[in-house]
Amino acid sequence: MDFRKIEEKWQNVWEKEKRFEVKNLEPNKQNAYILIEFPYPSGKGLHTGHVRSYSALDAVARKKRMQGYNVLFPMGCDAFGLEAERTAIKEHKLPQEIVARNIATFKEQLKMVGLSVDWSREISTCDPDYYKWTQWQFLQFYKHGLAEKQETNVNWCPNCGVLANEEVEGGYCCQCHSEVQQKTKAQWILKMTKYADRLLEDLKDTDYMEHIKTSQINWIGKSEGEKVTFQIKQGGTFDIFTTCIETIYGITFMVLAPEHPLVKKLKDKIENYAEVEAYVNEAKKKSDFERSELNKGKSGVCLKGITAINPANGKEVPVYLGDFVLASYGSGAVMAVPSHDQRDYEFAKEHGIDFIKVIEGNNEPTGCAYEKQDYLGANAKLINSEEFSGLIVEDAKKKIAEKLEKMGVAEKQVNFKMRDWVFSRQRYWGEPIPMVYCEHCGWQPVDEKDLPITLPQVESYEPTIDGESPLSLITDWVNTTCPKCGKPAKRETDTMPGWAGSSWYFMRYCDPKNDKEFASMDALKSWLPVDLYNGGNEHTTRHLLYARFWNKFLYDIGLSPVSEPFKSRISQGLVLGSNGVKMSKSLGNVVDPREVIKEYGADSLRVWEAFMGDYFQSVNWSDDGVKACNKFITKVYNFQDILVDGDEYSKELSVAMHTAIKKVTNDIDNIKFNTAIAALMILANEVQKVGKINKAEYKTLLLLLNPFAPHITEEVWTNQNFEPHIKDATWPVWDESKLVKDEIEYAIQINNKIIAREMFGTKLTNAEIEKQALENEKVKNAMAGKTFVKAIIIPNRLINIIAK
RNA sequence: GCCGAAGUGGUGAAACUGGCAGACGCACUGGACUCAAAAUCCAGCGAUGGCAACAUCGUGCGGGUUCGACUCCCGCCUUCGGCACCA
Repeated sequence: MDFRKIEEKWQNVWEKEKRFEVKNLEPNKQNAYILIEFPYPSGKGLHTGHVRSYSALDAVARKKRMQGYNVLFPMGCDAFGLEAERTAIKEHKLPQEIVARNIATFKEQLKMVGLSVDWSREISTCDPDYYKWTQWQFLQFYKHGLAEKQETNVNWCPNCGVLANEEVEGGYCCQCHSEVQQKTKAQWILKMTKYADRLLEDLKDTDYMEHIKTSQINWIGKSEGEKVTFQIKQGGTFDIFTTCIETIYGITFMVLAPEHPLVKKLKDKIENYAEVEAYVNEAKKKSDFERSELNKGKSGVCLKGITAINPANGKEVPVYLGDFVLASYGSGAVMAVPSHDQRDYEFAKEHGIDFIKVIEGNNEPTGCAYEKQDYLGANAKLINSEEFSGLIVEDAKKKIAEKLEKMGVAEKQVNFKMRDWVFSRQRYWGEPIPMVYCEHCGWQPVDEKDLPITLPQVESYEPTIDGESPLSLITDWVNTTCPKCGKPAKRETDTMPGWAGSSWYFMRYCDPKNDKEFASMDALKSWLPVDLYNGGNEHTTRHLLYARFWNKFLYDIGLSPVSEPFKSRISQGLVLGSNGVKMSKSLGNVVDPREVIKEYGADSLRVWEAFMGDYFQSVNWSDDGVKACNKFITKVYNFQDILVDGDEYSKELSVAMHTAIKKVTNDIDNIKFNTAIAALMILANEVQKVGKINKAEYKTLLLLLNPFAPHITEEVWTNQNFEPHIKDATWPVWDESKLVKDEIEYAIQINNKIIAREMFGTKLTNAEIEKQALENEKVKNAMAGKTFVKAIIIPNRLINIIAK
């Protein structure tokens, strides 16, 4: 049988009759939105790993359609980004060309797989009709005070200029492997931290896989504690943030970030200012990598002549600068309690500072700090803490906070690890940020009617040496007029990060051709929230945060109908190369689905990828299984030779049919494709044993297999002129009553050892089962000389007789 | 270091809510069909001992709970992902 020919035939039919195009509303149908993270069209094309998730979600979409849902299953390309730009530079072509070429390859590959995608809704983030709305949405962020130009640190490579975080690998540039440094630069940021609480809170309304939820929670990193104000004896104050206020009597020093503004303010009072200044400069030069990775040794310098006063007991303690303290978190200063914090412990050791122990418990470790994760909940008590000594830690925490709050030197504070979203990239291949700088009016948003601000097509777009965007060199493009006063002004030359376009693409699918708005409220209402969202694990955390944030903002300004865009989120396991490592061109272990499809057909590939293992677990690619699945499909195809008449399930196959329907239906719903295929194989084996299959049975088998092997099932269906047309056929349903058996085999155990197996009526009571079991010959023999104690009966499974 | 996912035959893996471990495949072995091969079909297939019926062991390691543990609890080991001084 020529699989390819059959598959091409049906793919063409589907395309011609626009089989999978959907309207936003369909009378008497419920909508379902099945979404797969759109691919980044890299030059490598798709590998068999992509096919795993695409065909899996396609199976879900196809089944839902047969169950009577109006299903949106769209596809597009996340086309802006560094890789296309880099490839373009290497090949001396325009990114536009590279992307067009890559998208063409992707589509060819995708179409060969036979996905039931509504291609009329295809989008690409680098299409001006699309990014016009990305820019428009940026303007809304700006107009609502959520976009702002701020001085922030950027990653800086001496060769390549400004780098995105994604380009920094372990402190080195991913391209030229130079050491990455930090540089302060004005950047656009989106104030995502304003949404931190809601991004955390609203997770409760979602049904993400547990580990995905956890990583959202960890990334947001909420911590609750106290902000405490410390007086400096020599004048001035500063705040610190702590989650361990109970250790305040254990403070023996304070540490400020090197960037802390107090350093300059106290200049005259610091006796060793030269040394301090040198340290600050040194810290500035260091990359984040050095500051974190290489410098666990806790470098620091004492501010001589400066002391801080512990508000709890009035004690004076020295103040240090230390670059382990991050200026960007909390208030850039910490209280140091070396007895109860490991970092403080190491710093104190390094610099010869005192320790004061303030907590005593019975699980104290030796040779390191006794930290909160150990003493909390361990019934530990305070010592050396004046009136709080003797209190249980948990009580002391409350009481000390109360005291300091009453004194007016402390207040409750919540901090987040999550930062605002640095939204500028000094790159060519991204959405231009639609802002104009005017000497008279400052930053001005581009007039909405002038959108999109398109990327100029230019010869040279390589990153500049000074770290400015390549767009800055294109003076024609840069020079414009101020939208406010009309005088000459300059365009913002930074572009948006790759994450921008992907933060709202699922909305555009709902209304992809709309040129009045990014999507109409009606269209959005009919599809959102996404019912099932699948994507790779690698960037789930950040993508979800960005997309959720973006949507929440649109929701707040009345442009999105839902506060959470995705009802559920799952992630497929990777398909690794046959050697157990990630597929990559350089390792030569990439398997192109086209090769497999040419040899065995798309249906075999799809069935195999469903069957190869648990969808959420990674697997090594092997094509042994493709052959097996091809065999299975051929077997089903050949059932045409043993087809007989019959509009009802035959007696011989009735139980097998209903069992399979139930199993396949539930397994697809529960994303257990491997066992769904196994159930179909079992059914096929049953048919083979019986030696014939009737129409009703064959139709059901074909429909159950259709989500996984859509081509061959439609081929057989059409060959046999089955009614109605397969596109109007409905998903089979099982009859639970047909699964009820009169008798079931039980295993009979005595003291957990299986002694016998016997059929038992399913209507028997436990007492009757026990009686019958004890009458079994083998049981009787085994019970000789033993005394019956009791019997444990697990319905339909086993009887365990306990005997002495 | 922290967080997350995982560890079951020669191999990919199943196992509902704690209830007969290894479903369904692959590979392998034997057989049927064939001049032969391929394809297909039938049978076997965790380990050890035994001619056998059968017995003992067996889900990374060590403990525990339970009549009963791949599954729950405690303590480890290994692999893979993510994050990295977050006060």
